[in-house]
Amino acid sequence: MEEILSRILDACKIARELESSLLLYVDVASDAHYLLRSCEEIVGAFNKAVHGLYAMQSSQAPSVQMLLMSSAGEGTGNPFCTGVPAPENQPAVTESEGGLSYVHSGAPGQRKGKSLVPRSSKKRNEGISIKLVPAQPNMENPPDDGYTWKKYGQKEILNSRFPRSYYHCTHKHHHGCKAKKKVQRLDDYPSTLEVTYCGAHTCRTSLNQILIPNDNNNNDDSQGGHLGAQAALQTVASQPTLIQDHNWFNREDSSRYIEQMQGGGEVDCSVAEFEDVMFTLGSNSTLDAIFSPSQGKP
DNA sequence: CAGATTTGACCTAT
DNA sequence: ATAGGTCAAATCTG
Repeated sequence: MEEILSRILDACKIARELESSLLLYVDVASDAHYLLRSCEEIVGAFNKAVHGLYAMQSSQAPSVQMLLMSSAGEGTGNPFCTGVPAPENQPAVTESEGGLSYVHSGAPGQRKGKSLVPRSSKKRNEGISIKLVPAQPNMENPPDDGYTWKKYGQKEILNSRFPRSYYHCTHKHHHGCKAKKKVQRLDDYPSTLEVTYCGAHTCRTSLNQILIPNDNNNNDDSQGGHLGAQAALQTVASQPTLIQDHNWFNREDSSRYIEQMQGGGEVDCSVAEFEDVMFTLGSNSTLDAIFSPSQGKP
């Protein structure tokens, strides 16, 4: 137990040091590499402690279990629980389609004074996908992703220098397409946009959508049958699928991207180069399957 | 003039 | 109570 407490105290210490650095030195806030390492150290230390506590809970007093049940990521999920087997009724943190998402599998009824059945929440991270994309010079919009979007709002966000823009698919009204995206410029890297996609396209009207065999069945937005001309498009666009990755960084690649920025000072935001990076990452077996070496880029 | 964008007001979840 | 998300009227643009 002492060792576990030591781990927790270590993590707290690192977190305090990071906090102090952020408050004292302006440069630190823009040093992504340092921030990343610090966060990883903190998360690592907490993870070790959590592992130890999980190991204990099966053999230890109920008090330890109660502690875990009440503290391990109540409600919104505990970011420190990544990779740690969560006990039953606890939310598990998973990686989802390039972005972090929190799978809420816990017991309903956490909301005070309300029905025990949780209402469907617009703010739950269902099917979200977060991408980091280079901002094109002199343009507020992210690079074309093959879909047409209509901007329906812009809002100043707390603690963000730049406003967030809201878009939905232009076919929202005609085809009931539920795809939406939020676009926000990063505070630390104004040349980078964070694009958050919510919901899959069901309109299938993209002209250059990549053919992605749909092997994931997590698509809630599928609208049953598809009619008339859409049936023909279906053979081209396959099933309702997630956003194509053309030109875009997944969150996992963001640290690589940030390292590039750190190393080179200024990152060349040429879309072609980012595209090149995307197609040479080699981590996307789907893309590999689609674009054999002899075919090259579309 | 139609469609896109802006922006203040309103709604909803926390 | 507050912040984030959405609506819709006003405005802009081709």
